[in-house]
Amino acid sequence: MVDSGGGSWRMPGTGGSRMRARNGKRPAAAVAVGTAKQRTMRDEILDAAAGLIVSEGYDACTMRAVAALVDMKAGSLYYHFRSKDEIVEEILNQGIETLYVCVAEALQRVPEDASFAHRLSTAVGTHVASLVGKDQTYMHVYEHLPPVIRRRSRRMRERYARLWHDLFADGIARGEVDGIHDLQLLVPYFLGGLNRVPEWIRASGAGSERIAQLATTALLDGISVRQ
Amino acid sequence: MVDSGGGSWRMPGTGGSRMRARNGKRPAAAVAVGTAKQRTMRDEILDAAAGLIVSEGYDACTMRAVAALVDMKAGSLYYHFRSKDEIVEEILNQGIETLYVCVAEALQRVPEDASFAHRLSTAVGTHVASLVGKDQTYMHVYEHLPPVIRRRSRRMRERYARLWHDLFADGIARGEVDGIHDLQLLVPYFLGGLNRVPEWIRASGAGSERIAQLATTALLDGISVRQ
DNA sequence: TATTATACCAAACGATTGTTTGCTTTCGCA
DNA sequence: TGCGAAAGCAAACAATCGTTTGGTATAATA
Repeated sequence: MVDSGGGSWRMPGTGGSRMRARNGKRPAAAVAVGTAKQRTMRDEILDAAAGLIVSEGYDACTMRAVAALVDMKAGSLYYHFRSKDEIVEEILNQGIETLYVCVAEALQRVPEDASFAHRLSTAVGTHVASLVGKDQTYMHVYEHLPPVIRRRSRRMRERYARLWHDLFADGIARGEVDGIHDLQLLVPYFLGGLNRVPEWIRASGAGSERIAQLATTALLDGISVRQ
Repeated sequence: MVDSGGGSWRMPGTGGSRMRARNGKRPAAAVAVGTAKQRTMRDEILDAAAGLIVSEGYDACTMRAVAALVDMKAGSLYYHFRSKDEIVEEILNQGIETLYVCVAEALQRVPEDASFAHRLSTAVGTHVASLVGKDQTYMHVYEHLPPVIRRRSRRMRERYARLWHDLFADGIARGEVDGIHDLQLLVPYFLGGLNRVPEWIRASGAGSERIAQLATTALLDGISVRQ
């Protein structure tokens, strides 16, 4: 597999060269394809591991605990994955990719002549919705990982941040966003805050749409009373 | 200090009943006082552990690693602390208390008739400065801890959040903040974003004051162009 | 039906974890 | 000078970690 820096994570529906267990050797679980059942089991394991990381933390996400959630023994996980690291890496890559695609496609569906406020609202709504619906998402998982592992998804995180950077830059170009703001600072400011959505929900009990609306209007108009 | 349910963590400068090692038994490290040298060593250990958690994560913060940083052996740490949990708990409580006191006192120094913008700016500046200066602060440490341990500082976190809640509520009462915003949602929104400051710094390289200023004006006025 | 790949288990591996124990060194104080 | 407390070390403890190994049913294939 040719892999120039992008990581070798699984891409749903991607058909590549078939993997075979030759000479009685163990299958190379890192390769992206396999039996239909094998693929299903892989996803179940990934879900179990992700859920465990989010609810109990990375420490508690042991191979034995993951295996128990999918009714297996720890050693059997190695039929589907090469290592624990591979599981976490796949969770990370799959999650950030999904998030990126969702927001990017949502933005592309917005008409060319739409206002910045409209575009921002769309992006925020998509981002927040993806964080609220499922229990185990990229952002949920990410914050529980030790720094060494976090760094591995740096590239894809930056790619996602660039999506937002371009959105704001476009807003400035259109004259709808105040150009005095340093985007290098504004983007992580806003995005960083947005990723704490799960916490806001626990604290306020608010729904997805209401949260998205607050974040959008607060950023656009501020909270000061206009005179 | 009256603290119902807050635990029995160490308070710098607090003189209590003297601890003695009676009958040749090990000293009860959890009690708040001791020799001057003992207190110094405790702080050194706490610093080492906190630094390790921030830079390498909770997993990497082993007793042996902490001990090595203060030129000791793992077992010797148990002369100063009852357990690893006690170390982490003390880091957490000491950190959040310091943060609370700093912001609270800064707000008290603001004149009674000052505007909300002034008060907000003060609070944000203090909060951000405390996050930027030191490497190991409460917020830095907190985000690397497993959920089980995080929950232990919930009470004090809520106490700190209430400080900000009151600040915004006061702004609304003065008619300077738009009352349509649900504070149950606005406070975690803003505070959650503010705590990612370390990330903003890594991403933008900006300084403490500039970050505080962006956060303040962005929240107050928004980023839209006024017509 | 014979064979082969699939998908798992039981059991162990060495390494590392937090913690305990008994012993030693250091040092202030009488 | 001698004594007791303070402070720390060496070595082990059971538990748990990720991982490996050899083996075994099940299902597909020829």
